[in-house]
Amino acid sequence: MPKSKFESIYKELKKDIESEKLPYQSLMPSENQLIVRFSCSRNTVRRAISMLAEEGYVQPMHGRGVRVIYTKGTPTSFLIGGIESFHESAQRNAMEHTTRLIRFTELTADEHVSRRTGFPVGTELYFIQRVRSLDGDPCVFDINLFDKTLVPNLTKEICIHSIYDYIEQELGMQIVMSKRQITVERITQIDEDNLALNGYDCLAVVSGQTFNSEGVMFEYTESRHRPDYFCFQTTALRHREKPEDTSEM
Amino acid sequence: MPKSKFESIYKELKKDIESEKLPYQSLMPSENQLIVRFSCSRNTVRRAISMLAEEGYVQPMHGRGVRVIYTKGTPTSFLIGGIESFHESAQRNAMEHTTRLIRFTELTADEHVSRRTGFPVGTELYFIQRVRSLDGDPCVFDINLFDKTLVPNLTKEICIHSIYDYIEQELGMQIVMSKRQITVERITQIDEDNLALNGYDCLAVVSGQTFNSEGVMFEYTESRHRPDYFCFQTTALRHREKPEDTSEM
DNA sequence: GCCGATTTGTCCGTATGTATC
DNA sequence: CGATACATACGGACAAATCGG
Repeated sequence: MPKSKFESIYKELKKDIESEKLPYQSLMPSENQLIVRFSCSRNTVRRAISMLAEEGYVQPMHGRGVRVIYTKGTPTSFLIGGIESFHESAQRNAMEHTTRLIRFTELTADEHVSRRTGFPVGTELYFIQRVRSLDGDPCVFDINLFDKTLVPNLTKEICIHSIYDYIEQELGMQIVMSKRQITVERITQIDEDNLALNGYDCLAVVSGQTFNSEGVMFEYTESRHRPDYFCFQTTALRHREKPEDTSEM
Repeated sequence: MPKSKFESIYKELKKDIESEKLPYQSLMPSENQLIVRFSCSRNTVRRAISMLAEEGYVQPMHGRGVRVIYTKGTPTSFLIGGIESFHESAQRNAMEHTTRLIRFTELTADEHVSRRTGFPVGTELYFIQRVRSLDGDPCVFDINLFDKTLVPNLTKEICIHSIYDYIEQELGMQIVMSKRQITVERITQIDEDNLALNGYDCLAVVSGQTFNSEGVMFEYTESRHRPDYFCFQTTALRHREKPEDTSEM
């Protein structure tokens, strides 16, 4: 169960929207109505609504109401997003998944590794390469670098199962925030050796850093996806920035 | 100037972080200190902080403080993100940009177009194809579909300049929310004819819908980027969902 | 281990402003 | 103009986590 009130309100409204009890383009009940329905304060319903707005479920209109803009997606390809383990993504997409460990070594960050990953020079790391298969098809090449002092005692068995499970359940560390960037890169020899590329000469690459609840970076990761299994979804609000003074007319 | 208090606080703190007056891994001043500094209520500073947290600038730690986790990026390639026009992206990356209009026609949404774009069947649309060049190098192929009744009187001149400027400044319509998805697709003949592909056989494709301040979709867009000019950045918070009851141990 | 001080997290009630109808 | 609805802001209360003595 959700611990907090705003979260349970958020989830209930979200369910109403996804089930189309509140259909696309309709207006949500007003804040005052929601206050009565959930018997809570205005701040609390507003918090729930703003979470829905950030996710692209609704759009508040000043003085008019809150419009539902959620539409059911069409997940034809493998949907990744957020901070998810491969396990979680695979389960969400209801696909069978296996993992093959290619490399499991240790490494000390030098200047080059540091610039690329963000780990300070000298950090002791685990260096892991894995191939992920979906329904028997090897289509993701995963590279992980973990800070050895923050994620100690990794084993090959853990790497084959789920490292995130180990971190969260065994070590009790909380994974909170990730910064990711998405690029498209030409395949390398090691991609070609390990993945079924189906003639693609590029891969979708999601790379970035992961932080724990203390705001300390403990992982650098790079996932190289075969294009046909890759789809990343996102929503964005436009913050109209006044362009200061660029002397351009 | 920012109209709202929380926004000016947000901007000032953001500036402190970007200028490294508040360096990576340091602790922000406590909420009570910020209340004094900005002479405002606690809710207001908390709102500013939570905005910074969403953007991956800081990470609040219960009972301990708020840690700065911002690091200067290394934008080697063309950075896109959010709801931006090509103009805005190009200016942010300080690159020269030109636009060539390939196609400018009208269209009525049939079943196929509707399923693909989300416009209702029968909607009258403008159909625009443009090639964008950066520093003289044609590297983005843009497809736009606009609802003719919401974005009326488009001309070729506007398409070559900036449609978003026209919408916001001339029509006075506010662009608020966009839903985007990022995929990687094989090149088509029309890509090959119009872009300098440099041997790539795939493109990074950003497609999605754009909504105005009334929560009405007025645009479907598809931007096909040559891989070496494409980089998308994002941050994500992990919401630990209790996995209900998957009978998995 | 306990206790108090500090700090962030949740929630409430209220007042005022602004946009819409 | 008044009623409704969202936006901003304030102040207060209590809870939960952390830290130092």
